[in-house]
Amino acid sequence: MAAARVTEVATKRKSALSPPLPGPGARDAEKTRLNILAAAEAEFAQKGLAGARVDTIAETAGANKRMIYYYFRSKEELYVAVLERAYTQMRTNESELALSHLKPLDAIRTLVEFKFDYSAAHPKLIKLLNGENMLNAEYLKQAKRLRDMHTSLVKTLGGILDAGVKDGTIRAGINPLHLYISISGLSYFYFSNTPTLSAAFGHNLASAAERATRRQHVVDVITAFLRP
Amino acid sequence: MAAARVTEVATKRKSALSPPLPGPGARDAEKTRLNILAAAEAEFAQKGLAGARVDTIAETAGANKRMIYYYFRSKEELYVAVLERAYTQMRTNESELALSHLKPLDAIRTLVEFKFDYSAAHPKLIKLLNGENMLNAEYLKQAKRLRDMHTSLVKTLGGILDAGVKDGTIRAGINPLHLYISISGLSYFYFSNTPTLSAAFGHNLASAAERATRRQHVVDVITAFLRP
Amino acid sequence: MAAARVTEVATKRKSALSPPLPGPGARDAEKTRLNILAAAEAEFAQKGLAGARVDTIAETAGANKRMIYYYFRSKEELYVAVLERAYTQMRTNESELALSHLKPLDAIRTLVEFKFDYSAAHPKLIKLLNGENMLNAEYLKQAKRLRDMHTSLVKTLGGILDAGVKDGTIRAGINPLHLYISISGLSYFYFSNTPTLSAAFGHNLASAAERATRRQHVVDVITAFLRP
Amino acid sequence: MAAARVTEVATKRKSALSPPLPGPGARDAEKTRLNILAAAEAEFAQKGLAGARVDTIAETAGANKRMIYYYFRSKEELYVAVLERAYTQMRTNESELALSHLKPLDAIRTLVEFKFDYSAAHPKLIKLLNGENMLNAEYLKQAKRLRDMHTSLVKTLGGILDAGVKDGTIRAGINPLHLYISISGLSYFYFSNTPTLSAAFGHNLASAAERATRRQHVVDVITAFLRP
DNA sequence: TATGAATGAGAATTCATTCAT
DNA sequence: TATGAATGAATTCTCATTCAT
Repeated sequence: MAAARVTEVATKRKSALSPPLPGPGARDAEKTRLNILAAAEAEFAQKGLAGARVDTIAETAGANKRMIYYYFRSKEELYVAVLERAYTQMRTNESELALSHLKPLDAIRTLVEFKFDYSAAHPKLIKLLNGENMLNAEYLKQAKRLRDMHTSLVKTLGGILDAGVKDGTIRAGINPLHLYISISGLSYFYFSNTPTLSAAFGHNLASAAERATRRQHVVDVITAFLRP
Repeated sequence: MAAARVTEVATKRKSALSPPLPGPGARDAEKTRLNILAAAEAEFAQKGLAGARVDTIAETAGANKRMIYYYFRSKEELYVAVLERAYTQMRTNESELALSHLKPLDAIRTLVEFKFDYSAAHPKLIKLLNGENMLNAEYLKQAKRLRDMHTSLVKTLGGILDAGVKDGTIRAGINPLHLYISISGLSYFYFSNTPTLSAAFGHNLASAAERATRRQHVVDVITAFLRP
Repeated sequence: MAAARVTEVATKRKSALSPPLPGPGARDAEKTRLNILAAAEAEFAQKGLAGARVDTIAETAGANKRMIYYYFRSKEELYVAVLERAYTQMRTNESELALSHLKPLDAIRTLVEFKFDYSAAHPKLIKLLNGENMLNAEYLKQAKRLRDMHTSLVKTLGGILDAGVKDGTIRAGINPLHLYISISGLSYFYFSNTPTLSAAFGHNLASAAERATRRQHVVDVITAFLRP
Repeated sequence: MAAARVTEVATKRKSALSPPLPGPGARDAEKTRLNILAAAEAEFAQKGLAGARVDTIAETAGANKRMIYYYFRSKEELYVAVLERAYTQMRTNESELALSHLKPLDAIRTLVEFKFDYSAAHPKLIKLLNGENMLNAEYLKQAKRLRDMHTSLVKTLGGILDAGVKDGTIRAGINPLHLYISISGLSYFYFSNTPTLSAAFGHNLASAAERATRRQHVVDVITAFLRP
């Protein structure tokens, strides 16, 4: 675990090249804040709340450790901020899908593909959620703003199913909540568990080819399930 | 981290031949070892590798902390041992399903139900795997014995699919690896992400009723996918 | 042990240019660093690397134990730093002798007396070297800067011998390396082994009188050896 | 620093080959004791009292750790036993030299060569003495039997010097104690400090050629010193 | 805002030694 | 005699957090 450690004292040294000196008095503050958030996201995703190191975050962010406390008060609050931001982004993207304008089957296929592509594009979110689930979502519960964003999505899905039943493209009796969970899970599990699955099967599931295969497979599974 | 340490401890375990001599209660090596393993499983599942405390494990196991190092050398090696044991148990159970004696559709339904029920019954395994995936399965890769156990299952599944295609109960063209991943994922995701999902939807997904609903839903999704 | 860790801390030390700003008494990094080094020197000299206690060093230095790791990363690297410093000091003093300006015999007598007096004045160095030799100089090898400092001294000695041979004050055929080792050893051994010798002979070899006798004896031995 | 550690538990395993089964009820006891002493000598020589590990000694000795306490009561008493044995052996050998039967110069040359050869042949003794000196010979003082063995040697040397003065082969005024120290030191220092000297000079002083050179050099230095 | 220095409460790990058999 | 299991007191090292400037 030792390998090449670098002294805390030493790593701080500014190189002669670095300081991109923000305009005098300018909004360097916000930049520092965002640097910290980004660094923290990476660190928490990789190591979880307990495993993450404040020092590492500061170093990665190119900021002084003290700044983390200045902007976020504590490691835990920084964690909540990271979580909240990542989650909000996902929900925001989801809500911008405008599914109601599409034909029922198209709407659902679009959602499935979005879920897959979003998971593929945001591996850190997956890991953050994994970590949160291990902690029984204790911190997500604190992120008040998130509560409301979701039920709406399931409601939307319910509406789409109803429309599909009406126009005969979707069979009746489908539980929208569990459909949503399945849509999420079929993509999420593939991405979240790639490491253990790859280890177990001795086969790299993360390759581009395998990923394309998976995407089609997920669409197929959901489509088959909707078939009247 | 720690290059290749070898857990030769295993060789120490009593073989089935040597009688479990120790008088009642005291100085039973194997018992101490198992107590530590069980306590560690709980601790690692709850808090992950980084968050787990060796002190807590020792206390829970009713063992002296020193014994952990005596039997497992380090926190990390204990973690690997826990992981290996949990994983092996699952695969052993899986392999005992004797799917090949069943009709194709029955076989797959049995596997789906097994996956669901096993996940329901082993929440610690789910959390351990979650933690492992966050660490990119770095430790699972060290657990050499596991490598082989898996491909066989996918092969079995392939055989079942072929048989189903032949007797007309299953449609052709299904990728057995991704079918396996879907079967796993539909159950796993529900259990692993219950905390965040429940938080997001403000709805307790862990209730018995919801669980029964989910079980049926999963069977339905897979069954629909197999339909010719 | 510890592969190749690099002590970049050194680069941190205030250059001669940066003014020693810190207010009187408090928060003076360089002072803390030096306090730790001094305390460590005493502790390592007395107890060796294995026997030395980080706690003791911190306490003696009047520093928080954490500071040792802050400045030196580990007990071992602190040990190397101590070693390097003591060794460098000796070599620096040695190189300041300006032997080449003296007549050959005077030059060598000066060196002999310097070696004796320096050993007498730096008992900690002797013990540090003793400890290092027990460890097969494993750590001294890591102190890269030292490599070059030495051959020069033997070269100088060779030059002096040649000059002495020329002007007829020194006999020919003397190996400068072994002469150097003898000059060192005659003093060093007396100081390093005083404890066991005193115990064995039941006679205090460390007294001032005995020390003066020894000094003259060493000069006589070397002088006699040089005689043509 | 970790490298390949082997569990305590594991290392104990007897190989199928090992047990040289001593005759039933035989004097295996003494052998165990000697094995422990030998293993301890190696360990204490290499690592000093503080750095030595009881576990390592037991393992090297092929004995159960408990036996060390059975035979020697504690790590410290084992250390004293080792020291005492090594020291006694040296003095015994020394006293068997029968110097008084030789001509004065021959006697002293014999002693010089003995010291050199004995040091060469017993590197562990050198390291043990180094360790003892670092501890200020605290333990050697406890080894009661040793007190007397030594003064006699210096007395013998005094006698030889007197005889040499009388027959004109040795100059007058030589202090026998310091002569003895010089004789010892010229060899001892070379062997004890080979590691640091080699590191400093970047030159392997331990080679056979270098060693032969050194031996002759030491004889020459002492001989020159005795010359009338 | 920003920074380097400092801290105290842990956390993992090690070690000599003793127990029970 | 001999052994494997167990222990408690250190010991090294880590980490989030705060101080002084």
